[in-house]
Amino acid sequence: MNNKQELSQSLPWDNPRFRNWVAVARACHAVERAVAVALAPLDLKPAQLDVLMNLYRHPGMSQHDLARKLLVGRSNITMLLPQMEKRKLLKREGDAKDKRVLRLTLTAEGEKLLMKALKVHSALIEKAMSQSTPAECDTLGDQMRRVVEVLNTD
Amino acid sequence: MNNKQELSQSLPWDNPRFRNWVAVARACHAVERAVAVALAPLDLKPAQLDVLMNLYRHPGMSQHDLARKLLVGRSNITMLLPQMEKRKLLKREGDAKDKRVLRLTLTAEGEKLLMKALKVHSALIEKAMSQSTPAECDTLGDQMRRVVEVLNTD
DNA sequence: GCAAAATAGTTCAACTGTGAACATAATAGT
DNA sequence: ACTATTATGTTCACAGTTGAACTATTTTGC
Repeated sequence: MNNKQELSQSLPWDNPRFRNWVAVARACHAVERAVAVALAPLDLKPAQLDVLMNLYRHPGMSQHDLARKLLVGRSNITMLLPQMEKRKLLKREGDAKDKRVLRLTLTAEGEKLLMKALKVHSALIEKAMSQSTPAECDTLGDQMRRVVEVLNTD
Repeated sequence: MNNKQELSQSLPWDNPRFRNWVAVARACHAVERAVAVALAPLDLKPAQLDVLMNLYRHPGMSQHDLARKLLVGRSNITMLLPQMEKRKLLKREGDAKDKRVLRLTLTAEGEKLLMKALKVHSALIEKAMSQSTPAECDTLGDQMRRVVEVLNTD
């Protein structure tokens, strides 16, 4: 009996789940790259767009909330926001009731830039997903949401 | 007619493709984090595992080939390999015919560590994808490969 | 043959993101 | 009321990635 062959049968490359996940990771990487390139003319980083998007949908968020939403450390937010505040894209105002927290809101200018950025970003996603039927696309989303769920149940 | 509503109809959050792609990105992020944590006991970073995997499948690769496979810059490889070479996980040997290139091969020790790491990594992917049927999983992989294709056609 | 262009790898400075340690403020337990 | 705990945001040192400039080698075009 062939040891080498037995070994390679158990290797993950032959496992459909593994191979297909690799495809997911590659696609993600490719899209992230493309987004960064597409946003460059607006002088906006993907991380900054994430901030704008979240503040648009949840005005008055605290930095801590924002960090959790974006799945990054709090210190990351601390480093990120001052530049954007200087650029007048958002405001940071101390909460009256809890003097620890800073409430974040977009300025009109921030909102305007967000709209421009969303056009670019959406067009890219639209293009990337154009090959999938709506049904496939929904199944995809459901699968991915389940992945996050199952990883959080430890 | 309501301007605000017209606006929000065109906002990407209501677009299925957009929402579902966000789920993909989140899942990717979550899996990458989980992989990093799972590999930590082996004192191996995800990027290092990628190197080991590629060298196992393509022994004798050059650093340039490896960089393209991993979708990273060449300088990244230059920074990454010396540590792994010191750790005796791989060898770098000058090509006889082309004195510019360094041929990369795993050592027995590197292969051993790879097998241990693959067990951990595969188990995680298996868990993450356990909620999908084989058919869904294959459709997923096909979609993602098409995403990469369509992004490369510019 | 030989100059010019291309290629492999390295170095370096810049930029991100991270987690630990810290300061300040709020809340809980007694 | 008052200490102990928790929570928010900041600072800082560190590690990972990148792209441009550089060296050394090979290939191309004439």
